[in-house]
Amino acid sequence: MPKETFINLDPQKQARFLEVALEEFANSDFQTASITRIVKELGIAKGSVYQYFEDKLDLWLHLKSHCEQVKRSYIVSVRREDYPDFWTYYEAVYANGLHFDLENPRCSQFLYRVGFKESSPQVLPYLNSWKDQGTAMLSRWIAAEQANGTIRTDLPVPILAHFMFTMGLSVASLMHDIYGVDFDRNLAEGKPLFGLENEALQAAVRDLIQLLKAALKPQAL
Amino acid sequence: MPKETFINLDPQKQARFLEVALEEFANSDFQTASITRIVKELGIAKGSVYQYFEDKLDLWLHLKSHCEQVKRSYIVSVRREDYPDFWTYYEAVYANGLHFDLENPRCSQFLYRVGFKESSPQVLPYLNSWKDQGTAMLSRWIAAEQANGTIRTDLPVPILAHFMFTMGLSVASLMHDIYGVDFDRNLAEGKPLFGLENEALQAAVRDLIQLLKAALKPQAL
DNA sequence: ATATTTAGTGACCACCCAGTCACAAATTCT
DNA sequence: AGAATTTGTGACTGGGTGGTCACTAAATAT
Repeated sequence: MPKETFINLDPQKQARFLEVALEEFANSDFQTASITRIVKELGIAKGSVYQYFEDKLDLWLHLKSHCEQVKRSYIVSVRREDYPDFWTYYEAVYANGLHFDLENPRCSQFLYRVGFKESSPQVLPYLNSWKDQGTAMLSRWIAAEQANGTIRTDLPVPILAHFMFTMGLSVASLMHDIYGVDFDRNLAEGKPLFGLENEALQAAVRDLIQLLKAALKPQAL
Repeated sequence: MPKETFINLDPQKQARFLEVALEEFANSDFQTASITRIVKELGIAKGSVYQYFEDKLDLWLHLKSHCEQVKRSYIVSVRREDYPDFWTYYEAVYANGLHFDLENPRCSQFLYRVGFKESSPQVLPYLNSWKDQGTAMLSRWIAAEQANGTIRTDLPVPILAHFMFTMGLSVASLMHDIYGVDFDRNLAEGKPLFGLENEALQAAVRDLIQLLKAALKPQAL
């Protein structure tokens, strides 16, 4: 948790601090990210960081919960009851997830790193909450849809949830591998994370959902 | 490439060196992995490393191509013409891939890291070959099977290949997330990467292939 | 205007790293 | 046997890191 000093800080300074820190932790894992680089970029003294946060881990944890909260706000704004069936709902959730990525690229990149690339021992205890939450949510959805007869019941729910989660997250690497989207370059040039290839992105998402639907629908004997 | 000195080295020493180096690079990304730790573990002088290899990157590249070669030998030993249809062939390839994991846990862990966790700038140019090779191979398979009418043709081949690749690799995280398999502990205790839960593993693979089949088979209108 | 609290500083510490090189030991050649 | 070559050594360099603390500057309260 941030110290009093950081909370009392001028909101503009606070925002600037988070912005720079997030960029550093989005581009490098916990070990490699450097407090020294952050203070150089901000033009402040190193000691200031330690008046705002206990230590490097404390800062990391704050960035993490900050980004998670932002992302959650995008997801929960889509309400199941506003959609006629599961897949249109899922598409809407997905679209909102993409809005999150487009509007908060460093946040998105940081969470991606935390969820999939991080392996620094200092943060190991804090890595799983994100995946766990996601698959837990998906499991609830799936169980509900199984009751409606729209999703197959011949395979374990956790496997189905894991499957959906993996596919959902794979869009990022899909964009990179197939369409050559260069996240780093887009970020460096201030463009949204996925660049300007929105049609390609939309098409990829449609194809992906086609595959998900086919895989998950109740199977004929 | 290793220097002459390493190639001329006593094979036992050579093997021991690779073993220890591989463990270090399997447990930490390129930046974090430490030559100092390797030489301490081996009980040799630091200078020796630089008589065997040009620098840290040279060592990393050697480990990478070494592990890739070992893995490839497992994969290509399965021949398509020995199997009646694609999915039994795929199951066999998959099973052989698992044998590779079981028999070469550090190799497997290292390649997993290279393919998915690595983000050190020094090695960035060398990261994609692995994924690219995998999806290229899958693309060839898929195109061949589409000609046989066993795989849907209404979606782009690269998307299907990427889908299969992602799912194939996700088994590792699936084992971890759902069955609580602890790779690190298994390695520390000298057990195979997936522990002793072979039945669970087999079941997960079967379920996964079920999902793949359902997703990829030609769809009724 | 003075005292007290809060915010900001940056040289410094202890520790880590990759890579070097003059030297020593071992091995091979003559 | 000695000379020549190959292999092995480890203190050292230059650079990086997270974190500290005696100190200054600013803001607030009296």
